[in-house]
Amino acid sequence: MPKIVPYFPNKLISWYLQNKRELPWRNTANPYHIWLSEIMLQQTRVLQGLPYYLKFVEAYPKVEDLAKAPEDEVLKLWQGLGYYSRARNLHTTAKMVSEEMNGVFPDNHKNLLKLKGVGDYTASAIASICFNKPEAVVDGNVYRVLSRVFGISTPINTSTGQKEFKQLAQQLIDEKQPGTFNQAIMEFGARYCVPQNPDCGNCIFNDNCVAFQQKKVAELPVKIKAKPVKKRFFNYLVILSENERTILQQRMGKGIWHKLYEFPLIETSEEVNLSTLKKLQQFQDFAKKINIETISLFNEKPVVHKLSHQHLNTQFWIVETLEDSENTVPISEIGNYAVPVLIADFVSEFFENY
DNA sequence: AATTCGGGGGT
DNA sequence: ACCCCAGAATT
Repeated sequence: MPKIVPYFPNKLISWYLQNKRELPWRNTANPYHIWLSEIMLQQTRVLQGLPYYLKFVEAYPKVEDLAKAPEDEVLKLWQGLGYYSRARNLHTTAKMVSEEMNGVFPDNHKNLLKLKGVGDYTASAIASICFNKPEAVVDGNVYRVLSRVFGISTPINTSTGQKEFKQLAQQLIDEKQPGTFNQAIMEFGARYCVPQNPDCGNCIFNDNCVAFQQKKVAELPVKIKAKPVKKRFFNYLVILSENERTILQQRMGKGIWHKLYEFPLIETSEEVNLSTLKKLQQFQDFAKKINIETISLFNEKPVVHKLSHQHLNTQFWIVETLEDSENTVPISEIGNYAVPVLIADFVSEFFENY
């Protein structure tokens, strides 16, 4: 184990109190608010999550309000934040706390872990911030700070690495102010011990930082490379009926965007032209139900929507029809549905002057 | 233990 | 292009 610096927590907290950002979930110990913020900030930058937090607190002042909301409404408010299972689990947990726990969140790590969408990190965050329990959090910031200060080169995305860093964080935590310590080390990682080009020359820890002493700051933390991203090819059929209606479908299977809405989709193994598209069985099945008047490609070059693990090469096919088929919605009401950013961007571009 | 879940921002 | 972000659930 690395040599523990006894004053590390005090120095860290001192830095935090002078440099912390004022955020709406700071200076509160309301478990509902802390839980909400922690779910939203999973794998998400503070500045990206902040407007969503404000929207949710206004729309759902109490956990009971969130519990009573329809799932589609919650997903719509979450639209654009990504990782939509968080929104579905958020809603599930709100209902559980509201209906089965008398609206009271669990006050310890073990029981917090039982909540959907709450893992080791979030359970520790809530337990420490709301209930003053000495549970150390380990997030991306903590990995970076500890790997550098203590010179630990164990890969952070392995189970042994996760155990090692968790144990170290647990040794370091200030048991008298665990919530403040946890927020301090994360804030320090987010604002000072940043991934690239940190200002080590002026760092409060540079006398003791192993990475700085050994000039290995840029090498830490160590992370095993991810696999290359997959390319997928999406063809959306954008129906336009004479009375200004279109077809939206809810994604129901596994995979990305579960329970969000989109236009009828035909996925292919490569980019297709109109003549190839028309030969596909999926297209012909679709054409049996819809009386297609005209069809044309909206975007000459595919829109490449980049997710962390796949690139979606997307073509939008404009399909004009005369009469309505089943399940159409007014074009003016598309904005009421939770859709992926890929769809939202197309809608705002295409229908802006429609 | 490895994979899969978004989207935005920085370099 | 590649990396990272106040991770969790599923395979």
